[in-house]
Amino acid sequence: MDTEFEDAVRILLIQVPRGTVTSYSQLAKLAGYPGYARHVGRLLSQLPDDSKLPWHRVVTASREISRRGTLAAAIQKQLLRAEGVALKGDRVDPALLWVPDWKPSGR
DNA sequence: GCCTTGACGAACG
DNA sequence: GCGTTCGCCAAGG
Repeated sequence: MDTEFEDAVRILLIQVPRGTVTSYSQLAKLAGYPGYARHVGRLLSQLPDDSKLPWHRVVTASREISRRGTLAAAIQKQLLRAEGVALKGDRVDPALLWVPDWKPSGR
């Protein structure tokens, strides 16, 4: 609530269903701040432990686990796998990406 | 006020 | 597919 940005990202993150993942840039864009991918990462890094936000469902644009700051990388993989997310090494299955407003009849 | 770092991304070669 | 470079904005030193 300090800023609209972190509030928007927070809400979006909560809307991410279990078993799916999203990317920093995607969250930033959906939050209304395209190009703020780094801000998302910074925000998550400052998230308190009592935050019920599924930060572990956030991966890079390459669907890889965070490389910078190896602090939570191992935990993230563990949590994702616990949710049924298929991990290909340090990469997440592209089919498990969270798509807001997914149109199965489209494309 | 300037420089470096940071849970990043996209473009190039 | 991989390594490098530039761009992005913000916080910390």
